[in-house]
Amino acid sequence: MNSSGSNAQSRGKTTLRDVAAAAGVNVSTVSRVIHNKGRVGRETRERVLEIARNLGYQGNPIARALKTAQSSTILMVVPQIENPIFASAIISAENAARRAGYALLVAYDHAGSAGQVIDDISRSSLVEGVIIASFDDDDQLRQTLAATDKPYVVINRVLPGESHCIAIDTRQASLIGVRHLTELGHTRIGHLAGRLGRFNGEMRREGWALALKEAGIAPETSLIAEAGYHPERVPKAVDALLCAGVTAIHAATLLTGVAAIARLYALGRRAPEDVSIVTMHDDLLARVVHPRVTTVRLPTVEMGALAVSRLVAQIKRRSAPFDDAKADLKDREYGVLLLPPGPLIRRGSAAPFSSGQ
Amino acid sequence: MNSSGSNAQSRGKTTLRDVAAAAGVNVSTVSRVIHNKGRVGRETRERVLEIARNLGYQGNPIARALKTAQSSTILMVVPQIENPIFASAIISAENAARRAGYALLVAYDHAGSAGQVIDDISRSSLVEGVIIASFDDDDQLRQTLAATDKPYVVINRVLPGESHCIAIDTRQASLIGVRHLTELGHTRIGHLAGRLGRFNGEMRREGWALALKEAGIAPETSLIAEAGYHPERVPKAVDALLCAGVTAIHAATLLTGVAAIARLYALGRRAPEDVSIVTMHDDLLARVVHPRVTTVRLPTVEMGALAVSRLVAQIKRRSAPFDDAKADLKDREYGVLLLPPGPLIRRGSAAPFSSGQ
DNA sequence: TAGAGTAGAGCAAACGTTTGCTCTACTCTA
DNA sequence: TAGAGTAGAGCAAACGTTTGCTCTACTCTA
Repeated sequence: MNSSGSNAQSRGKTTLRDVAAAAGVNVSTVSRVIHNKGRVGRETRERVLEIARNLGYQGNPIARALKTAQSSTILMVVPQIENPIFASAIISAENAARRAGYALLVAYDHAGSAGQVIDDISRSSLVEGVIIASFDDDDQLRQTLAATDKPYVVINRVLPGESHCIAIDTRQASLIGVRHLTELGHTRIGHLAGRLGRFNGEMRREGWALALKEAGIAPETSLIAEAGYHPERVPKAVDALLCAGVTAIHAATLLTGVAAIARLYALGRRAPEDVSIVTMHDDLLARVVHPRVTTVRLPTVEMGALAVSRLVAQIKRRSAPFDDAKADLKDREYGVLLLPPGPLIRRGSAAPFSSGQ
Repeated sequence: MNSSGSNAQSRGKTTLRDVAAAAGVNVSTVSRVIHNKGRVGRETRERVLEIARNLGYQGNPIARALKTAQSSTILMVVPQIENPIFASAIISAENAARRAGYALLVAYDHAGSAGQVIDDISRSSLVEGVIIASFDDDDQLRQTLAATDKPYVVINRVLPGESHCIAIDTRQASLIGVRHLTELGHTRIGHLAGRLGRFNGEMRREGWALALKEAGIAPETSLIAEAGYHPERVPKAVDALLCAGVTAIHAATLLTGVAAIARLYALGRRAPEDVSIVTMHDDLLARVVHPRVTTVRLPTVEMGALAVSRLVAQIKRRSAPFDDAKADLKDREYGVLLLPPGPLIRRGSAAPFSSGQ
């Protein structure tokens, strides 16, 4: 009478029915025991629990998902780009998701093709919500968003008019970095820009200009050279800045900052002796090169975790349509969130201005 | 009569029943049309197809999974380590999985806790198979593997006695890299080792020793310094090698190779003028530093893709128990696969030995 | 032309849960 | 002690599919 698992063996898994049979109760009772729902006697509860344990019952998330329409799975769409920011965001999102009882599906949005993303999102109705970390331009992204009826959170950028966004205040990060340079006495500070005209590129440029103005320096356009996010474009951009007579360079990303240092060395110049470099985002990369990179910490881990918690809040609220007691939830899930960066991490790539430069 | 979607609206999704009703056929017919199964008339097929399209029918993977016991989802477990090898393996695995009709779930195995991994694997019976990219030691990994009844593939290492492994022949990669150094005239070539005693560390060390012997040089142990995979340990290891009088260093990983270059510069020496550096794996990182790193390409993308295809083959074969016609499948899915590395990518970090060194 | 064969479709059960409802047997209160 | 209330459990439908089986109405062949 003990091992009534014959039925379960057909698929190799212990089922609710198996433990119900073994415990001599109805499956509904077992279900209630497992999920602590409804009233069930103490004695029954304990017996069921023990039998479930003995039989190794694990539940079938698929069946549960079908019944409850909750798959406990979220999707994260990431550009197929070797950007360390995304790596850490994925890791932290996965951690946060798992803690919240969700599994994380990843999809790489190669070539920024929003169409593919839409497909991914809608094809899998097994996904309850989506985190989008995309470099797409506004129109593509808006279109993608409009095509999904699922909760979503956009990270790493702010889309005007869209409230489910979590980004890092990179304007502030630029400000902190460039301010460090002005405080070191530099007055000719170049900006190795990201993609100008796009959110992240503009934020960084603005921060640079702000810090300069703060120090009474005019942010001349000759001090800006765009390299986007491709290290290949860095050498030319750095050369242009050197032509403009900079003694310090503020790089929009860690990767281009490192590439800028490399360009300096390739030219026979050195950082920070000849040119100081400051950038943003901290990562193994910043500590593995010479000189180690002075940078502003970016809360990428926090961004990933917050994206999950906001998404989960949306999902939960959707399934519990209206509940006054939870009205304050609204505050936590709505509104653009701009995470403050910092602090500045002083390492070897930035030094005081010296008249010899 | 057109929009009979009222039933579907309850959950917001068009269902098989909806299109069946709209087409005036049985749901089973619609199902067969969608999946090209069974015999259905041309006219009926076309009508159903059009209605399905108009109604935006997308199918419910959850219901399908429940019925067929196939979730079309695979899990990839990756160590929570900022190693560029894993990033590219994940990306290519995701691509391959999507092409094969599978979604990829990722889980980060922080601190190499195999127990956590086991949990992840078994808790979600919604996963059909697992790709494990782990740094765990043999015993932990074996235990993890024994605890799952799902198909799996281990990547990035070979576990003795375990046939579902895909790894890169890093011994060969070491051989290629070190041979390059001997051909450049170097005779005192240090090995900046990974974790000795573990699969990947030993493979690399063996390759280094092999290349040395090939050139008639004795692989003295004083020429080996272990840094593991932590750049923090590199400076001390590099110093030891310099003490041993090396003119070239073969680094076990790209990251430690880059860190070695940085250490050289920190000491006022230069690569390749004072010391040549060769490593393995190509990545943005290798092109973003100065000097650009001479390295041996590692087929990480291929490894990710092959892991998926082998895993899918296993899954397919499991659901179709025995089929003579597919006996050859066996060849493709069994046996340790050791992927050949290469080619050598000559960049700036290795130069001919000069008597001045 | 009768009988066999087959193409095309429907019926209904099943996958493993969850949950509203009902039923039974108590335990109270008046 | 009778009636109301409630704790504890079971019943059964449903989530959206898939698929073996059956049924019908043809189209052949002999």
